[in-house]
Amino acid sequence: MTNKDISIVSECSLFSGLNDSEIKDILDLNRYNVKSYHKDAILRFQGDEYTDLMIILDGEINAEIHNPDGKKITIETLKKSDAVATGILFASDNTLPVTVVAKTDIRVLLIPKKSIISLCQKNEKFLLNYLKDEGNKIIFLAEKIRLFKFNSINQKIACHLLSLSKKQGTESIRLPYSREQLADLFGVARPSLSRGFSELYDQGILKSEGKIIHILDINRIKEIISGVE
Amino acid sequence: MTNKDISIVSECSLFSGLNDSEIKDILDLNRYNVKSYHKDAILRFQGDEYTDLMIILDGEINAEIHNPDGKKITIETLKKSDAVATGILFASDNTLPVTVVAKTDIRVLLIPKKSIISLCQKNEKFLLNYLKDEGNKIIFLAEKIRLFKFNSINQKIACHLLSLSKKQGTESIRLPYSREQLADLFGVARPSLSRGFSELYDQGILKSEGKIIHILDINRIKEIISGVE
DNA sequence: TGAATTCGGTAACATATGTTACAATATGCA
DNA sequence: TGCATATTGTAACATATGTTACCGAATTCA
Repeated sequence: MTNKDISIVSECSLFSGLNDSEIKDILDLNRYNVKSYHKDAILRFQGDEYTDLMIILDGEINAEIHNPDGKKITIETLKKSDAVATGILFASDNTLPVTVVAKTDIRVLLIPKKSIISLCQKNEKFLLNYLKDEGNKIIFLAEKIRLFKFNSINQKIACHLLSLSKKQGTESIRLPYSREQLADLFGVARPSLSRGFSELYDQGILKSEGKIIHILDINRIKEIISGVE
Repeated sequence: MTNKDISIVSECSLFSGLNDSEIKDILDLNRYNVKSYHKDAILRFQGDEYTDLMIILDGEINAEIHNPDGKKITIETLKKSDAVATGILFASDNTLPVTVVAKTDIRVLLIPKKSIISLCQKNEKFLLNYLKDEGNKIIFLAEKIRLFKFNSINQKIACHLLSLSKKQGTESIRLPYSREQLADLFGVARPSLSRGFSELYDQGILKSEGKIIHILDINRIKEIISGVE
């Protein structure tokens, strides 16, 4: 493993608070593997056993739930330095509830479950990081359920744009996903999402300009989120 | 804490593999609290900080997600010996994503986060149990999302009855929830759930007899679940 | 036992979202 | 540059579920 890879791993939330030489020592003491996959490769199927913790060294992956008739929703997108499915490693049934797909060419680090267990015990920081990561995932999923059940498509759009607007520090937002990806992320049909955007354009709340979405009326956006008709 | 309470705690999955005297020692070494609440009391609100692990000594609670206009979905029902919201204790934002409601009169044990951390480090079994519990919760929530997005009401009914049928070892099932509770659990409106049941009665797949639901055609139930029209 | 309350079924209607198909752009590749 | 492909918007229609309101049955409680 190169020094560059070490520094990527050190960015992983599981290793936060540990310095590069500690990480190097940890990895040297434990078996690990680096694997590469091409774009669109399926790294793991829903239902596969998950025995080695996967950390992304390069590229992006999606965790998706597929149903038999070809529909899918994207649960989350993970990128460089993110750990994949931390929780599943220790569940009673260590079978993945999602399909893991490479969105780009990708390189991943694989660390056996055994090593992770001993790491948790030897290193308090790592243990707390691990527990924190799982807790965050639970909150993320609970929030996802809330969004799915209680928010209309237009509310989802409004939420998403507001949070991007905060992140990008402007009301002229560059959308990081295509409409199709966004529809998958929202768990809705693409034409329905399109209709939602159109309604917001028509009401003068948003304006589309190439790849950029301008928020023209941020108060209406906030009202939509809070459920004002 | 009485011996009876100790034996309730020992049934908690977090303490599995530990014997009563170990548990007694653990609890003696750590600060803890026992609190009682009446039926329908709200133990914690969504958004409250979660600082002490809650273990149910007696009664049942619901974890619910509420939205501003009074709708709710029940995420899960927890009972004697279950631990509540294990994941949230260690998340970056230790704020509950659900509201915790007493379904019956209830007694709970509260153990401060600090004690749980030290327990994880001192006791390998407990650590693994804790990680397992969080992992299971993640899988449970992912499954919930799948159910919410991909299954029609009738499929939800079919799934639920099939799993109860397996659990009760008979095709004449006693439903543990009222229709209203079931609707909340499925995240659908009660009349919609009623309509679903009626359709299945009309098709000769189910028969209702007082508190008992008879599965008349288990193959059709399985077909419905797998999406056959 | 009777009155009050809750629970569950039903029907008519409203509505949000999905489905399908097609046209218009935009994008990437030869 | 031009062609092929992918992406997006749009419209007409289908459908599942929500909403509201009402009624009768069951349950609880005095």
